[in-house]
Amino acid sequence: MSRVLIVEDEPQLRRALAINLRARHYDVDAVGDGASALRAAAASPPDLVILDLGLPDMDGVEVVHGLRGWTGIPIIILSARETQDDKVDALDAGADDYLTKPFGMNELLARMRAALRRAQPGEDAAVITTETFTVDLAAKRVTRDDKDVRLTPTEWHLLEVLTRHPGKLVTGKQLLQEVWGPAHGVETNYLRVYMAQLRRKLETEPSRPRHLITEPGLGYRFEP
Amino acid sequence: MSRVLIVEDEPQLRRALAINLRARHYDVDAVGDGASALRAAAASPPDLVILDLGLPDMDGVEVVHGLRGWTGIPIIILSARETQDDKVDALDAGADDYLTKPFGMNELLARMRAALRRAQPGEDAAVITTETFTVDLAAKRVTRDDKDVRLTPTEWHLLEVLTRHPGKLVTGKQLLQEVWGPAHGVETNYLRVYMAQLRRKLETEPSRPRHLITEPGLGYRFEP
DNA sequence: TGGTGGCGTCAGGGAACCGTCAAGATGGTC
DNA sequence: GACCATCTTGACGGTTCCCTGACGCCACCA
Repeated sequence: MSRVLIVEDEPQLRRALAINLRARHYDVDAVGDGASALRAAAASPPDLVILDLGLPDMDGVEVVHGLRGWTGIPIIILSARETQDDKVDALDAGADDYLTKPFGMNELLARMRAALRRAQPGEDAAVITTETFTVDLAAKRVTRDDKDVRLTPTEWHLLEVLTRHPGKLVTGKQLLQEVWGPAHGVETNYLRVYMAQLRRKLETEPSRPRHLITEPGLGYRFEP
Repeated sequence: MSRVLIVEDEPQLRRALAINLRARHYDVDAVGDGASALRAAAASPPDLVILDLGLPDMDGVEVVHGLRGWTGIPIIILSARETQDDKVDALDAGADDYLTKPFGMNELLARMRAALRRAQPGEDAAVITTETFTVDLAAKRVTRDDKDVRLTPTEWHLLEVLTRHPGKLVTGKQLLQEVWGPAHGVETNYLRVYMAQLRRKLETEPSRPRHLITEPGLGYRFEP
């Protein structure tokens, strides 16, 4: 998921934000002043910055300038100041959005999604590669030896669920409910049939699979 | 300077906005309902859309969907509704920013600058070429063997959505909703009919398409 | 040695999906 | 009002896909 850098001097709010975002599966870094923020961003650039304007060591607008000198990463401002001039200054400095405190968590999350969505195009992290085939989750396409592999809807759906948890074990029940609906959970027949078809289409040696691995008694696992 | 489309049903506010923006040297179009907005945007795409959510003919979120079907133009929402859910819905539909009325003119201008600044580098080539035909998304023109191909509005819209996602799979539901409106989603008849017409006009071998490919059970894909 | 349970494989019937055609319905133009 | 292009709707075969049951294999255990 996306990496977020939180810059907020008040420890309580910083903590609350970090917990909330981690619960949404964001990868979170949090710092308490402007200098640390610039250092952290330079050391390993995040995908998005959430920045409080009221920092102890320097003005938030300066932080924006510091970041904009070398990167276009989305910046969302949090601030208690709600005059138009404050907003105009921060936005014209290069910030992408501006929320005044107190703000709603859902609104912040939605604005984060909007900012990340804009920054996205071109950056396809949704391609998973193995030695014999590649899966493009965004384009819903599977290639093997540079040739498209034709998958039926059910085959694709099954492969999608497995590749979304690379390396992890997925139980049979989980797979059945995800692909065939919440009502299903015991018809392990389906799984056996479609697993076999997937292996026949994707594995070099279907009888000895290297990427679509069965864990006897537990479920299946996709090994990149 | 930049072209702005204002979508606002209240004549007084619409007029005030237009005057203010023209004074800032923006090139302004203004309409009063959702249908006109979609038509105007399609006829000559602006660089930015300012959209009131409370329109007489359709919900503002539907307008966002309609635009997002074929363009990434920045959209700034104006609305009297200030609950979090309204903001979340609009932003997740694809809007870029959300201001609640009453708003300050300077803030709107700053947010417009921020949106336009972001949109600048993403100006990608709007001409897509295959071995047998060429699609010019900006000029709304399709040529084959250096001769124009005549498409009906619906045919064009369908082709447009497909070519905006080259190589990607687009589900039938997605296509129906983006071409026929959010209310549709099951009438796969339409798709079959118009796909056949497009293939007849564009493919060298309509019965064996090479660029407008159907993925059984999933949807369609445009292959450059 | 025989039994048991989990897994892989195969093939066929029925259902869903797709391409195609042609005939109404709609809306704009002269 | 007539005409034309376009959009909708229905129906039909052909193809693809999904489900299902049966069988064989293997590991494990009594």
